[in-house]
Amino acid sequence: MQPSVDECANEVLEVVPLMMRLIRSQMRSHRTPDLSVPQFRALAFLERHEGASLSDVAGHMGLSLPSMSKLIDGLVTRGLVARQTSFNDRRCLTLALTASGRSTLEVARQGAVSYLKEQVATLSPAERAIIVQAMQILRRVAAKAAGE
Amino acid sequence: MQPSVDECANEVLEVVPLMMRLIRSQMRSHRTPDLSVPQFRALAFLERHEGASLSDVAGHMGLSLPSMSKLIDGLVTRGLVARQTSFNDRRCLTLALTASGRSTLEVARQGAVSYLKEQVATLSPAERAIIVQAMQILRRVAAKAAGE
DNA sequence: TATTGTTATACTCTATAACTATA
DNA sequence: TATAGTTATAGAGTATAACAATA
Repeated sequence: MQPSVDECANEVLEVVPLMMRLIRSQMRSHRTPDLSVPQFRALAFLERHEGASLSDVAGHMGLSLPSMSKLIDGLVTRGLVARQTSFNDRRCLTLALTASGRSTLEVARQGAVSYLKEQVATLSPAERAIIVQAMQILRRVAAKAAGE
Repeated sequence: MQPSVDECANEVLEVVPLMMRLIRSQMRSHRTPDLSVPQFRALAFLERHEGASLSDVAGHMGLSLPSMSKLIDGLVTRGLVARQTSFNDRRCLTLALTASGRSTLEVARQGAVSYLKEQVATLSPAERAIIVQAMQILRRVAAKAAGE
């Protein structure tokens, strides 16, 4: 099969929002800590980048600084993120997960993944292989587009 | 390659939000009419289901009635959707695209698709084939999950 | 002067609860 | 009484513009 560029783009445009809705509704369900997708992603980034600044997180997520500031503010209020002024450069923030943030992230990740796993488990190994390959290709596409 | 259920679910959980962000930022850009993704989807649904009721649209998109009511309200205000009381059952609405809504949808669709096409055009035919197959599989997954 | 964040303001998206109008 | 929508209220996500603090 040799799908056209058009067909491929159309498929992505239809299916990605569908999947996003699925993931979002799961994140909001009572099976997991109540985290929005952006909150979840911010926590995951901070797990991998201890001590990142606000700009670091905003840059990674492609959000404006005010949006990021507000998002982090909510996580700080909930005790999931520690926010300190940097010693080197007092304009910058030093952000890190708290112990509570770390465990909340872990529970949310397990919950969200386990839900997707239920769905994915009904597929054949060959179908899963196709999905993984497609995700890797799309990850490259998104990374390239974000850098432009 | 035989990816595990875990790996597959994790990939989806990471990549879908990335792609969603890409699509959303494009929708909001000045290259297309300024439509949010839900607004775009509602217009697309009404194009295929002329005369649908509010509940029809809400059901299809998985939104609550108040959310849908407000979303449609915005589209009516912008002159993209016509909202009338049904003659048969005066509790129901009869929704339809206006001429302006129809053309706005078309322009937005072309804009969003053309942007994705630029990205997708850099891929090989084999890569596009993988993506199309994966989207078809995920569409089934989403449809099944939505019906539960 | 340039950079990092925050505040102010204003949308949209989303939900639940309470309400109105119709059947 | 049950159904279709709307209004009220609330919180998150997002942006731009204006500001404060620091370098």
